[in-house]
Amino acid sequence: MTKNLVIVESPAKARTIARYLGSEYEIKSSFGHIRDLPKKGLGVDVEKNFEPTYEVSPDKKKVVAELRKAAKGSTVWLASDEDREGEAIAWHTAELLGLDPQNTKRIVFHEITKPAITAAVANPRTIDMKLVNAQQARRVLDRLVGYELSPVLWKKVRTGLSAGRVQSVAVRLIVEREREIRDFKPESSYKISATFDTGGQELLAELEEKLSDSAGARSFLESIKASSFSVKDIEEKPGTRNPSAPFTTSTLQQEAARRLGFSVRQTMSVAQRLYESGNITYMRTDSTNLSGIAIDAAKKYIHSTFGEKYSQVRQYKTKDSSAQEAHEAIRPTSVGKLSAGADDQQKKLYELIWRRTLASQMAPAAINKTEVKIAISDRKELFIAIGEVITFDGFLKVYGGGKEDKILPSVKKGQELKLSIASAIETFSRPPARYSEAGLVRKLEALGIGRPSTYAPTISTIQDRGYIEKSDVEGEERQVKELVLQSGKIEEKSEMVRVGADRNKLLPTHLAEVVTDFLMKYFSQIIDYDFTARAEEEFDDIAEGKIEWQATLKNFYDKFHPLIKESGKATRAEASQARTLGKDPKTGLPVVVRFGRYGPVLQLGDSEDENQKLRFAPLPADLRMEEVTLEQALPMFQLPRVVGKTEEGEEITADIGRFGPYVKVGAKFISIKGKDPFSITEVEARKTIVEQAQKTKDRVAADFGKIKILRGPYGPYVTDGKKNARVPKDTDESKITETEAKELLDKAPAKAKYPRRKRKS
DNA sequence: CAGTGAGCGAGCTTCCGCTTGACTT
Repeated sequence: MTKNLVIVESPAKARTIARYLGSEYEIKSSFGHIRDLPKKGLGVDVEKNFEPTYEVSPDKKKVVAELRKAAKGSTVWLASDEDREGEAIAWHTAELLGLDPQNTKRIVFHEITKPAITAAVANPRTIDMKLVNAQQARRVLDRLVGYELSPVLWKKVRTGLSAGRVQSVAVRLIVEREREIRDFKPESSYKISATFDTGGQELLAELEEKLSDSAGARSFLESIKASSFSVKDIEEKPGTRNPSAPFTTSTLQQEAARRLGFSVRQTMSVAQRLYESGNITYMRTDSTNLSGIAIDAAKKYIHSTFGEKYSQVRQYKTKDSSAQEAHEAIRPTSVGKLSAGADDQQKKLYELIWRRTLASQMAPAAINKTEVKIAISDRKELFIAIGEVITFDGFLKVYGGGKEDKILPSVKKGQELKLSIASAIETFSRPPARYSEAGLVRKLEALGIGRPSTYAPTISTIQDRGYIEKSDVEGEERQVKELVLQSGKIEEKSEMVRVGADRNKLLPTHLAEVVTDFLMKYFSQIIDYDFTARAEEEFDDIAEGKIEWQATLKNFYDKFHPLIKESGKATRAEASQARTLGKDPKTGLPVVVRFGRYGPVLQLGDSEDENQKLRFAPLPADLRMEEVTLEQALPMFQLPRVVGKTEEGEEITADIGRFGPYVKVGAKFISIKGKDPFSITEVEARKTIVEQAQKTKDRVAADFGKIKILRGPYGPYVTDGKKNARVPKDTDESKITETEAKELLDKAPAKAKYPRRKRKS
């Protein structure tokens, strides 16, 4: 009997398929791509028709060796995914195994079900070189862009930086959004609400239109003091709501962030474990399609659990035309399994996937919207009260949005209403929202930029490179006016409200702004939002055999490469956005602000003059490079400032460093956050120094020489200067002996099980 | 995670997309 070797991309997939194919089939996995351009060097001969040099990826040497061994004397079936990348994987595999691409069996299936696999094996084709070439074009284009663009940044901005078709657009989106928010001028208007008494029950209504200023709001309230109110009209509007499509990678990331508070990376790693344990289908997909088997199973489950009227079979079409549909939507492998997962996070994510999948096959919810229009006796404006009641829950039974019914008290047309209270509250128009991780993924997907397998890594990359930071924004206090009409009197109140506060959002660094501005100036075509979409069209044409892949690359490169040359003419001063603020009146030297190696920096002196010793000072954290003035910059060069002496006669100086203002005595730095290094007095400084000394002393619970027991912000711990070990909760840290301390240190797990991702400062 | 404080002249960096595995600072 002939031996058969089937090669798929994922080992979990291999295991599943093994169940459906007989024992005469051996299934192995390639673990994704096995061959690529070299990491070092361009790996593309631009002079010789863009000939790529491929080599086995270092971490795939073992895999390739195993595949070679298994392929000996076997019929090989290449079963990588049915998309551009999968076709390329099949081709690279054939090449490495010495198989003839024209003659090797290539099979595909986009759902892992027995009928799909049996059908695939019965209908093998050969490798589609046109599709492979579309992948090569994609790969080489990305390499050319990334590896020619990045070095320009090393020269002009900072070494080690990176740029690319995907990441640079992601950064640009965040930079531009932040600038929109910064430039946003909020407009104030007044929302008028009124509460009516319907005889026991309250009816809450709002004036149809907002009023533009407080004078208008006041005169409106004045004018209705003596008015009478009546129900003019009651309108019932029945409506329906449909469930969302089953999850793709991007929608799963969004919902897991919204409902479970997961980060994009966390969602992917939890989903990966659910996939490996066989509980869900593949988690990196852009398809909303469900297999026929899954739809049937959901239908049966819904019929028997909720009844037939809750069922509605739906086939979802993925709307994005760039979707490659190699997989199904993300769904439970078995709808009958209500709960799965090895830990709490897995259980929660599984449940979310289960609910979404089931809901997608359920009936729409029916909603009854009621609108009550209330007339004012002597004015033509109307108050409107809106109620919303779910009359049939449908899919909401399993995938609700947490919206509660708003039930209006029953009123009749023409009924008189008594006004209990009316108010005018100042509201402000809001700037566009900052991107969250999942929000950025959604935007990238909408632009067709990036793929399901790269969304999470892209977000990490732009943070690792120091372009983007995930953080909170404090917002600002704003005075908000409110006018209240009650018992015939108008009272004015005002309240401080915090606006613009934001949690866990993506913010651009100064570096991101400098790099984006530079790229926009010299490479606007590349970081254009449509660049990828246009490139995709060309890749499609290659896949359809309309154009030749290397000609496409030549066409691109002939336009792109001159831009690299052109950008070489940019001076460092231009790239770093150097700006002369004026002259220092004392020395006559120019004062310059620019983006330096470590961030924004103020400089005293001329960079061109080699004999001059330049002086540097940090740009105060609350100022922006483009708005700092000479007056704000000059004092910074007065630092470090001699404050005085300690009682022991040591000199105290004050300065501003990376982490804010500090005073320094000898080699000791003491933070003075909240105080001003320009004006802090000797007395204050001495006090802070003494307090700090006491604090450090208090931190020490025991001192055995090299080993110490300290009280940190997270509780007491033992340290030998290198390794730390937590003191058990029920132990009194001041009673630990040296031997016990040593034991704790020995027992403690080695530092950081997983290496921290490196961060450029 | 456990308290940080550099300063513009050196040894190399980088892309996107496919997949999972994991000892060292």
